[in-house]
This record gives sequence, structure tokens and C-alpha cells, in this order.
Amino acid sequence: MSYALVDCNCFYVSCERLFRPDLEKKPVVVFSNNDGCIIARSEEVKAMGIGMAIPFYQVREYVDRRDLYAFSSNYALYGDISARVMSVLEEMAPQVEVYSIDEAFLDLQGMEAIKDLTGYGHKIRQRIKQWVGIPVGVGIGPTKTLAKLANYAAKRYAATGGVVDLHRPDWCSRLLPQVPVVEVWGVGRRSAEKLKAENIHTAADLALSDPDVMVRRYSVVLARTILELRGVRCLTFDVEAEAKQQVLCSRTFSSRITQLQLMQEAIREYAVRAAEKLREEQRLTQHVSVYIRTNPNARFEQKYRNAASCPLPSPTNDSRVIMKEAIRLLNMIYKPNYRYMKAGVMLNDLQPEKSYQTDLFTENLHTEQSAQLMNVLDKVNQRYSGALKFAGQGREQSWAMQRNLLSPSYTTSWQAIRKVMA
DNA sequence: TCTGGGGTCCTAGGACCC
DNA sequence: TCTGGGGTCCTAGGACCC
Repeated sequence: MSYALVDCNCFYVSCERLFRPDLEKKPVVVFSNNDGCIIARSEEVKAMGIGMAIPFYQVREYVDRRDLYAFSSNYALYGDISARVMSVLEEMAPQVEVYSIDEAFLDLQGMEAIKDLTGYGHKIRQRIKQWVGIPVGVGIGPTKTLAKLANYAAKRYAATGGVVDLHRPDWCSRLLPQVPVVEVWGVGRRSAEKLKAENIHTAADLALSDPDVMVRRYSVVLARTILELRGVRCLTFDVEAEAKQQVLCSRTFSSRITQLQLMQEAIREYAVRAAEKLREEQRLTQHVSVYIRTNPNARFEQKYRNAASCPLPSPTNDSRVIMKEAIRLLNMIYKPNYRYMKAGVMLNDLQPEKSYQTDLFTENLHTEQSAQLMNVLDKVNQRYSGALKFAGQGREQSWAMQRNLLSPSYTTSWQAIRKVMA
């Protein structure tokens, strides 16, 4: 049995380059919302020694001098390109698990006829490059964790040509001692530091450690990782996306908020957006949380963070109910005289819209009338991109995020498509 | 001056039940 | 002097992922 992990190389950068071929081989970065910090770097940028999550102001000079080409993140574009990559994969493998916007696991069961899995990997790379234009790396192994590790090697070592199959025993025994333990999937910075103190430095060291001991000292997650590194499958393969258990909408403001009224606007906006996502998922929530915070990094400012949450009497996905509850929660935790940086609305205790339990003794919030109204609202907003708003979401939205370096919506906006074709 | 957003899983501890 | 045992559910927080 085999898994392959296909991962797009610096995906957001590759998407921007699709429409700017002049930026091939040039240093390119993509920034987070509000152009806050770097979330994707081209190889050239990595070579310049510019790290991940570096804030914009630290590299502004480079951008101004044109030593660095910068873009705001354009999720509409990346989502569209991602779907194209995934559909190519679905034609090439029996089972595909879309793991994130830029990577997918393939279950190669039933493909035993293919003797040369490395060759198959190269075919995948070639086809995605040719049909979509995105470079990818392919890692193959008997477990997901090993496929991930193979993918790491495929990207790191140019001689592999972007494909590594860890079924070959010589590869496995050569690679694992060379991989720092923090690069293993499931081992984060915290655990890596702790492991180092125990003299576990590489993937090979970790694979040799005793899972029964480590489960007590760390967690079952780490114990599973150890077994996976040894070729024992512990993680499942899920073709169907699991239903979400939580929906969250949170944003950093473009400028600090110091007035309750503006904070209420923002919370209403996030509550409405969260409710929209909930309806896209065809689910209801029965638990609303709100959190607000100042800048935790500011050295000379008063810091404050707080959250409040409350169950709803019955499940709903009505924007009005969720918005009202969110504002009530906000008013409980808001304190004046702070410079707020970020806020969020979280919906928990989700259940399917189709088959939820009604309670005879409480008011039913998910009524036919509510469902119809929300349906109309969503249809209009899809057709006329957010034309309908609730009073109180704010018209100006001075706090709304900025994306000053945004590329045109090449694949979704007709004006941009015409420009490219001209 | 200045640092994203959206998730998952696991664990520990408290409340509560019989 | 002395106060059970076993269980579930909920929540907050940590760690990790992309």
C-alpha cells in the first residue's frame, strides 16, 4: 500500500507568476491580509535569507527598490487555481484527499500494476505543470508521514527531480538521519526543543525512540508519528471532507479601534460572515463566542484580551440571531481606553441543517421563514457581490483590511481576463 | 509605528450525575 | 478519627497544521 503527497511549490507565488511570467526566477513574496507579514516566498527570496512571517516594514526597502516583487494575498485566485490542480489529480489517482489549498494525498491502492512509482510521480509533475502551470513536488511512501517526508526531500534535493519514493529502503535509511526532527510532520517547535534535550535530533532518532515511553512523556500524537515513521499506518485516508466542527471569522484591523461603536460594526460584519460560512456548510450553530484583543507585541501599550461565549436556546444559522448574540457578548467584555487590534466571532456546537433535534420546550430559531430570508440574502449577495448589508455593519468600515498590492482577479474578473487576452 | 486567518486534536480539571 | 467509586460532559488552553 502506498500514499503519495503532492504539494505545490510556494503555491501563492506560483499562482501570481502564472499571469506574470516576467517574474520567473525573480524574488517574489505574497503578504497576509493587511499586508502584514510574508506568507509565501519564492526560492530566490529564501536564498536572500528572508524568513517566513517577516513583517512588511522590514522588507519595504527591497520592495521600493524593486529587489523584491510583492503581492497582497488574493484568495479568490488561489482557490480557483487550486481547484484546477486537484481536478488533474483526480484524473490520475483512484482516491484523492484534498488536505489543504496547495496539497493533496493520493491513495495508490489498486495501482500495483505500476512498478515504477517514481516514474508515475514524474508524470504527475509534468501534467500539472503543462495543464495548470504550477510546479509541484511528489513524495511517495507507505504511510502519510513518510509520504510527507519524501515530499520534503523532493523539494530540498534538486537531484531528485522533484520526486522521491521512500519505498526504496536505501532512500529511507539515507534520508531519515539527515532530516531535523522539527521537519517531521506533527512535530512542532515546542516538541522539537523538548526532544533535543533528550538527544533526539533527527527523524531517525525519533523513529528509534520507544512509543510507549513517548506517549506518556509527550502525547499519543507523537507516539503515532513514531509508528508512522516506522511504516505502521496510524492516520486514516479521508476522501470526503469531514464536516466542520467550528466556524471562525477574525481579522486584524487596518488601524486600531478605540471606539465601541466601531468595534460593534466590526463584530457585526464578522458575525454575518461567519453565519454565511455556516450556511455554505449547511450547518447550524448552538454556541457563539466573541473575542477581542489589543496588540500583544506592543511594548508601550496597555494590553487587554478577553473572550465571552454563550449557548443559544436552539440551533440556528440566521445572521440576525448570531449578530445580536455576538453584540451582547461584545458589550460584556469591551473596555474603553484600549487600542484594539483584532477581534473575532466563533461558532461552535455545529450540527447538520437537515437533521437536528428540535426541543418541544424552547423556541425554535431555525424556522422556515428564517431559512427563506437567509436564502434570498445569500443569493443576492452572490449575484451582486455583497450588495445587501445589515444596518450596523457600517458603511465606511475604516477598520477593514487593506490589500494595496493586490493582483487583478485574472481568472474570476472579466475585465482582467480581457486585459490578459489583449 | 509596524507581525494573518482558519482550522484540528488532545489533555486536564471542574461540575455534575447516580 | 472518619466521608466512595465510577462515569460523562464541558471548557480552556496547548500544540500543531497550512
